Amino acid sequence: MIKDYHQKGREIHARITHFDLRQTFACGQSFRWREIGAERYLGLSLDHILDIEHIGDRFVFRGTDHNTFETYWMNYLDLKRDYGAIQEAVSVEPSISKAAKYARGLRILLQEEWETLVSFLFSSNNNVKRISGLVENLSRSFGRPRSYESHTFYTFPRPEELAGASCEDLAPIRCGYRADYLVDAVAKVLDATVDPGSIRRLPYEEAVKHLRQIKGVGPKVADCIVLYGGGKHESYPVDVWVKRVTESIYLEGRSTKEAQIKERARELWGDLAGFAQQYLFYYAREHQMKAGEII
DNA sequence: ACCCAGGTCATCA
DNA sequence: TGATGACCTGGG
Repeated sequence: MIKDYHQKGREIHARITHFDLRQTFACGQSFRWREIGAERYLGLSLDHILDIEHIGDRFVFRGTDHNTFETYWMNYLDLKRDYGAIQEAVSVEPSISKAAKYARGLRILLQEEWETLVSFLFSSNNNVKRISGLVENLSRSFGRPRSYESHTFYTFPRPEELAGASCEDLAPIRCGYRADYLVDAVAKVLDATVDPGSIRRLPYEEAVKHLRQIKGVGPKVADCIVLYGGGKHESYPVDVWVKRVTESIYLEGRSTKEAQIKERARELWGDLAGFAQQYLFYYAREHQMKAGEII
């Protein structure tokens, strides 16, 4: 939670508990943050730039103004939430308790919906490093340049900026068969079949159903989009890591179906399942856990 | 050469 | 409904 928050010249200073920059930005929920120094990250969302540096017991924010910080970044970084309380609430059992402690500084971001949608379209059968590369390629090719100090960033292209782009036009992005998914997404957003902004106001199930009209948005991708772009914290995205770890710890090692895994997560954590998922995913991936292993 | 990565789709019973 | 392969691409 954010405390002792104040402006200091062009900078904003604050003390924030449960906030680790690397854990939050390199855990695979966002693919846009660049490490520009020790404990220092630079990011861009919509047209807003933010430079965050962790110095001692303080966080220093630069590249933004007070108003944008309060109205946009506070929500994006989920700074008003008490993650201490979250961690306590999800710790219903020793394994998740250990994972939550390990990922103590991981916060779930509230990212822009369209960028989240496309990023996770790119995520299918892919790895985090390459997903980041694809998002970067797309932004360089179709976004607008923004500079900050010596760094140049490219905005994530709006649907309008991708209008008319064919799979061949997208070939330089190197996203393979996912280009077809992106073309479909652009078309459906532009003709208003899909409204990415609707996922914040719709209830979880309806938001998922809405997004799944787009080719390439299956159950896992939809769950990620509504969790990271829609603030639906009851979502429990089931990827290879979460499937493995949930089965070995909470389903007696049995191999089960995705629906069963989600149901178990709902029983254990209810509306906080998304936080638990993130702690488990982060722990399992960092430790390269194998099937049957217990935290 | 083979396997894997924050899965999804088409096809077939 | 439920199971089975194929799938762009780049790194190990």
